Amino acid sequence: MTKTLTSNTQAILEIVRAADNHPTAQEIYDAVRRTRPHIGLASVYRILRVLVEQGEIKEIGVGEEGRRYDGHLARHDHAVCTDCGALIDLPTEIVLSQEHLQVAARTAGIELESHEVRLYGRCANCQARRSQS
Amino acid sequence: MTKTLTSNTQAILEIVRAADNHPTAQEIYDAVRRTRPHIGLASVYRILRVLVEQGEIKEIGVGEEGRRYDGHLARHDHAVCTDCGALIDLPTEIVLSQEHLQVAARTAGIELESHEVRLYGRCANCQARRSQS
DNA sequence: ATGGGTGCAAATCCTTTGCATCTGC
DNA sequence: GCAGATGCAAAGGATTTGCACCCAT
Repeated sequence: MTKTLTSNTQAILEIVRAADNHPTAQEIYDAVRRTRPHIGLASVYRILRVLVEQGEIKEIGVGEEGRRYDGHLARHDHAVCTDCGALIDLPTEIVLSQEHLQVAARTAGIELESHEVRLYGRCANCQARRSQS
Repeated sequence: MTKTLTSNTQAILEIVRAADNHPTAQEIYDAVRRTRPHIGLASVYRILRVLVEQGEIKEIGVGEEGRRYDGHLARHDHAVCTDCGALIDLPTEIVLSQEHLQVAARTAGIELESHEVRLYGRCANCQARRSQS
């Protein structure tokens, strides 16, 4: 059931957990290649998929760009830059009433497992970049 | 500035607005082809992109699958099926305190433009499907 | 020796782009 | 007649899959 913790898997898990920037598969590949130069990109994808299935890490889709991975398992919210697509963790939790959530889940017909709040707007970098030009 | 409302564009806009299931580009292509048989898939992608830039429709990325399009411009939240990826509109708004949102946006360093609540869980269909097997 | 894990290359899928043609004004 | 829109085919990028090989048990 649980995937054997091979050294490839372990290296990737550590990278994702240590990362604070929601890396893409390609970024994780580049990072892991520094310690394990002959790993293949396909293995990275395979391992990431297994880790997500096992719940060791989470996968986040933001549309524009490819999938990103998150080693923070604790519930938290995100801000998404509408300009560059950056994904930023929100440190302060936005608390929602469990009641409202349950009512909404019921009307949608889903069995509520989790929820997330997403803020959209231009990030600090993009604000600076836009005001220059 | 505003794109000329060609008949292709108009047909696509109508389809997206009328759809209640957040269609993908491919689904929109299939639908528009019924009335305009020789439209190309590339044109559908081009037109969708322009409509999104103009704010006529919204693009939603859920990770697993490709991008989806939404003709409902009014702010609303979504439920995402963790099994099949279905995207369901929530009819009842989940109200968040503007104060909390602004504080969170400030700590993330973004200029808040909009926000969305996402509920995750197994949808009704998938619940049924899983309990059978 | 056996089964799972791995690298590599090829295959897919989704989306974009180049380009010649067509359309509406 | 022109500028922008369109169709087609080819290109691109991300992810998956097939397969032979290798490693730990």
